[in-house]
Amino acid sequence: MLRIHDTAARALRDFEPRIPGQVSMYVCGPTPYDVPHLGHGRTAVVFDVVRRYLAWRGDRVTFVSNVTDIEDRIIARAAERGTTESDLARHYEDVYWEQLDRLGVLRPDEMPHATEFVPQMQTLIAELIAAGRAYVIEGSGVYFQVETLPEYGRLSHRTFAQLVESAGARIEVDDEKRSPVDFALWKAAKPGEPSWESPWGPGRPGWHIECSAMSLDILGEEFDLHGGGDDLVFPHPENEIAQAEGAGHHFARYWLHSGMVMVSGEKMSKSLGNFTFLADAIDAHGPRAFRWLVVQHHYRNQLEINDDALRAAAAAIDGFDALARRARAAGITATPAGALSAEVGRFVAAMDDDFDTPNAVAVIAGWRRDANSALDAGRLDEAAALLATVLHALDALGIALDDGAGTADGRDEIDALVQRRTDARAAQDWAAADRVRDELSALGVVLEDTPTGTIWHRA
RNA sequence: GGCGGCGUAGCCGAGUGGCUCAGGCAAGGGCCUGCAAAGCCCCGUACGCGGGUUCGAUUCCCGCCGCCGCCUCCA
Repeated sequence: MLRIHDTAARALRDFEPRIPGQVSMYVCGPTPYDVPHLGHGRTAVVFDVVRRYLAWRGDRVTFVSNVTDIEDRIIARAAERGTTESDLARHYEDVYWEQLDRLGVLRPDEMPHATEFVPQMQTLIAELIAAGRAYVIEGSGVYFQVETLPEYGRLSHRTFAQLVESAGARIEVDDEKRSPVDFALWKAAKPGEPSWESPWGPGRPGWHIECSAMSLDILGEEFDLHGGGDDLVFPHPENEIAQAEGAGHHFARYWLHSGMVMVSGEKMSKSLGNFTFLADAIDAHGPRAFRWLVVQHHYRNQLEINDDALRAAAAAIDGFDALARRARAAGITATPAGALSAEVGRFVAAMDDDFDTPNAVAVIAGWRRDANSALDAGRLDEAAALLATVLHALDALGIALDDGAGTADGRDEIDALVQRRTDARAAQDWAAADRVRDELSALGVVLEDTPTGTIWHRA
């Protein structure tokens, strides 16, 4: 039984989807006004692993993740650049997916854009007004009246009273709002801003309404999982709940939130200026190192990411690749289908415990060692089964191994050089053999002598 | 001020009232190897501090110290 830490319950809960065997999942996606940083990458990988694992264990998963393509920052950035909001958003959405593709993050089944769901948002806003939970301020917009919803704050565990008390310190007090805690559902258009017609005048949606409207429209009432970064818990998903439940809808059943990426002990954020571009980290250490680093840590904890950490993760991945290469050299062809079910059970037990990837990874590391031992001892069937188990489990984590078979570039030339060295070694001409190895090294090729011959891979 | 999380060996990081054990990376020793690479084996007696409960606490309780996040920009 899979157990999930639910933010609303602040506890582990048995996961029972709305429809057995089918999981509906919504994750708050990006506001594409700039290139993605490490934090975006981590969150995307975390929920990609959740999605993959659910599918891997046999559930049919419908994964929806939105793109907020109209929002204050997009408007501001577009104005700065002298371009349109839609061109800017589309550009950065492309950049975002370019990087996530490299990380092996699967595309959502549906990727709704806010600008495509304005009618659904307006319907929801109208429902909220009809329910007496929202009010119009002429020339300003439509606001959600938080006080009308006693359950408000059940996700982030704070009360209306607490919020009112701490308001003012950070919230710009707007005298027109009935309470500083009330938030915008619909913002009246300012000159030059993109806008849509509405019963409340031309304007655009508030930040939170899109996710309520789109998730309900696509996944339906009471969908299973809602995910996002934990800095969003308040206010965004809190307000999503308010908007949906305030209008009488049943909203998400389980709430998952992933921890922040840290830099030198501080949260990575644009305002601190301490962010690293995701693309740079992937360029420097490879996409699998990034993913490995993420799954080595529990998704709810903060995670420090720096070059040293990525280097260590890359070294671990290299070790797995080395196993795959050795196995191939020994004539083993392992596929996930050959996995040892009893061993897989240990992996499942870890993953079922709130996606405990650190323990899952430890289990896999044990198989790696055992597979290498089996290879050393010439127990090829055992090695094949263990490697198959490794591959099967890594599948769930979205990691593939490189056994070197696909390295086609310059292959013939390298093979010829390797053969020359093999001949020299056979003649015990070590100096000549080492010269060839130096040549290959200059080409970025690393040799490994195995009982069944010499294999090589790119450095 | 309110709410929450964390402090574990050189670094990262799971976990548990006692049992040999996480795991990764790095360092050291050994085996293998012409050398190298890869691999395997061995090695580390760690749990912020002070009390308490207990036969026994890193694990439970209380207090303290330190770090971090959220409290309407944020993944």
